[in-house]
Amino acid sequence: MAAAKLIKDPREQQSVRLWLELLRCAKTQETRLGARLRKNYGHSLTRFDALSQLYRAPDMTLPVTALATRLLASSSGNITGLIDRMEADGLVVRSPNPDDRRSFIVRLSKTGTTLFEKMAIEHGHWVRDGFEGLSDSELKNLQASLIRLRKHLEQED
Amino acid sequence: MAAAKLIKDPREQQSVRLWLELLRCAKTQETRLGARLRKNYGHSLTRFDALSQLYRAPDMTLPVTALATRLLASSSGNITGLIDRMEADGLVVRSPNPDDRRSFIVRLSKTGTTLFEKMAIEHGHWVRDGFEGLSDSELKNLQASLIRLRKHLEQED
DNA sequence: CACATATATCTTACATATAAAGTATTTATA
DNA sequence: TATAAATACTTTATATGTAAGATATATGTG
Repeated sequence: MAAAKLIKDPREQQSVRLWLELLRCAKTQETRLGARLRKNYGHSLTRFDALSQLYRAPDMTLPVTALATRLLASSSGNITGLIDRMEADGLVVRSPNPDDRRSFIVRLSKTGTTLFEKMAIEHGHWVRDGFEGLSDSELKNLQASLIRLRKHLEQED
Repeated sequence: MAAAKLIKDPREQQSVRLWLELLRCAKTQETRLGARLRKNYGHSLTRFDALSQLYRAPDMTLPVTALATRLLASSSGNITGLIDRMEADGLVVRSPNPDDRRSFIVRLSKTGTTLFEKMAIEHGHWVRDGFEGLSDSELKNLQASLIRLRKHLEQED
């Protein structure tokens, strides 16, 4: 037998249902985009996100910690390996920070830049297609709610 | 120098911004919930999701493949190890399926059930608190949009 | 300057995700 | 029935995520 409902408060039930829906949307979209990036370019969504953060940074460079923060990585442990592998593939270059000998600066290489520009255009189409079912105004409302949600979540900790 | 914008179409720009916002909300919430579950119970969000799927299933059992599908795992490869570790911790039991000798059935143990019931109540509070900034009607609108989005994403493949 | 503390990164260990291939069994079809 | 195809699960290899601890350097305070 399936068990009885554990949560009684309606607001809480509604919140959990909403969170599961949000998570499912995000996971489905991540899987979809990740599979296409991998198939068409041989790189993961994580790498695409890293390239994207570097591409929009001043001089296309970021210190390792800044990159980790922007990728929402809760520890920098995984970033080391990610940069290692991307560097081995020629996408980024790591160089010592002249202002702080503890620190390294990651820079997008020419190869990485060219690759990202190609990937980003196709990625944009895929994302747009994913939202096809929603009207312009619905997109705007959805985004406004999500911005408020994110701000609340970020200030919570 | 940071580079120029790669995407020209306004609808596409809006879609990408929305997707990044959605992803950031989901990741922030996942990190937050995962850290609390780990700290308070020593188990991952993935395990909690697995317990949750089993808890609501008939007889608290699911074939391995059904569990994988419900966890949105695109391959069943990771599920094998997940079940192995959960079984080693006494949370679930794996038994052969009498109707199909290829198949195994995963059942929530008594220990797993008791643990899940405790975790789920606290998890519910955490989720509710995360949405505190939004009104009841905003929750409903948000959920309605996400349901439509998910259905479109799921039929896309 | 001496010292405690904070910061940036790396290392290690382990859990989880994805893809691809392998094995056993079942189902469909000639 | 014989055989091909599909299915359920596992195995392997690799990438990524998280936590904890190690190392080197920087910063603040006396």
